[in-house]
Amino acid sequence: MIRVLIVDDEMLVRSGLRLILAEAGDMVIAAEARDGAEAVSAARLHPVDVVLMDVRMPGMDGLTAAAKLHDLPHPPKVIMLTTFDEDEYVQAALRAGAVGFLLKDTPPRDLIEAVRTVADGNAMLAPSITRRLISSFAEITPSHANDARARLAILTERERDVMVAVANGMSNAEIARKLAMAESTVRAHVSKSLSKLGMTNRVQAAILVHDAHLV
Amino acid sequence: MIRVLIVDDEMLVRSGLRLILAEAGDMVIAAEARDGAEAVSAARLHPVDVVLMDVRMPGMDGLTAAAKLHDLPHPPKVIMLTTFDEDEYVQAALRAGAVGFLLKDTPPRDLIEAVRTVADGNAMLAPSITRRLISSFAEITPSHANDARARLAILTERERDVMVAVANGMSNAEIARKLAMAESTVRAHVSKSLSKLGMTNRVQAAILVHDAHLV
DNA sequence: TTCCACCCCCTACTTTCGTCTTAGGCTCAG
DNA sequence: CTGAGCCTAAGACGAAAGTAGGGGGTGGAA
Repeated sequence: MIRVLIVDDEMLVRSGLRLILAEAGDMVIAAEARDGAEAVSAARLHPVDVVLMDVRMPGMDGLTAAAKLHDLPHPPKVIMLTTFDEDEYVQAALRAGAVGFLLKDTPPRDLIEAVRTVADGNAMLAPSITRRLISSFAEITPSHANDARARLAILTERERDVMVAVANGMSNAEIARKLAMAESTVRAHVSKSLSKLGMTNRVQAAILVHDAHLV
Repeated sequence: MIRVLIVDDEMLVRSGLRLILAEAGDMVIAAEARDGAEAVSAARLHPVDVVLMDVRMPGMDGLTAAAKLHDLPHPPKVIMLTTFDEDEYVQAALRAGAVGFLLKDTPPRDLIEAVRTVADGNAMLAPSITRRLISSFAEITPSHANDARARLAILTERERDVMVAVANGMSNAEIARKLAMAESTVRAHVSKSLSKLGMTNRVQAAILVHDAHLV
């Protein structure tokens, strides 16, 4: 049985959710709460698997509540509910540890499926929100990571090993110890790498390695 | 009617998809292709709304094909299919313009729904992939930037100027020229900064500055 | 086999870094 | 006024970093 905590300030929404979940058969309402503070204390009292929570509520809002729930010993999976697909809240909610984000007009069947999905350890977002997430993701993860990787590709494997160590802020002596080679060899690799990359010092190379995300 | 293009090198997969989509009623198979190159030329010939495409294929793979499809005059919505949920491909596919990413064991009903969803301009990811995307999103949109900033906050303004220059890969002499101060002063700032930050060399500081977004 | 690229290591040398010490001028709070 | 902190700077010095050139060994390609 999946133990669900319902959190919403409107009684009608709560009873609606209660009805929907009752039809699932494999779920039980562990508790209900009217705002974030109540939700946190309810989750502390009753073991809960999944939390269905409104974003906006009087008192403690859903975002801060999600963050607090995430810090509990056995954090429940949090699905945020919202009326409109408000961009900013999505990102904040995901950072707060939410694993689901649905619109309130989601069909009952999908809602039930979402609860099961997150209970399984996966994530479920409304399609329109997924689209937003993907586009902002594409902006944030630009392909210059690939540029950087392409530039590093001209190095040999050992040279890359050394440069990654350099990018971790290690001295030549430390790198020598870590990679089991003489410091003179490290210097040789660094020097060769720098000239291959057209750089003059190790800081520039370190930055490149970081841009390639090979931290 | 949603016009669908099926792309997979295995005949069995293609016919399976064909059967599933036929049941939907509101879809028509515009064409089929065995690899990325065929897919692109097929999409050029027949107007297509949605492309269902395998990630791995002999010849041109799904990723590069997705990128090419994305550059067409009327780019179709691309849903990538895969057997395993391979992390790297997801990110690459999304950057290539894909708006869907499903596992091949997705139930027929969900597959049909996914096609409708992307045809509507939204995105659809498999729950396990959504989870991955969210966690990497949370990493990429970090509050670590704030950590790094907090650490850099203990530096004075001038010291920060110098460290930002360091993080750009400049030598002390170059920094001196750029900031109009003696090289000995640059060294003084660098040394003071490093000791304040508890670091031993400029590479580590450069990384911190980068983590703080400042360049 | 020969050639070539990579890997490892060395010496020797130059340049750059980083630390330390000292110190003048500045501003601001007490 | 005085001390504290910042910015500036110099000189000196050891420790790294980076360059140049050489010498081996391996293994794959020609």
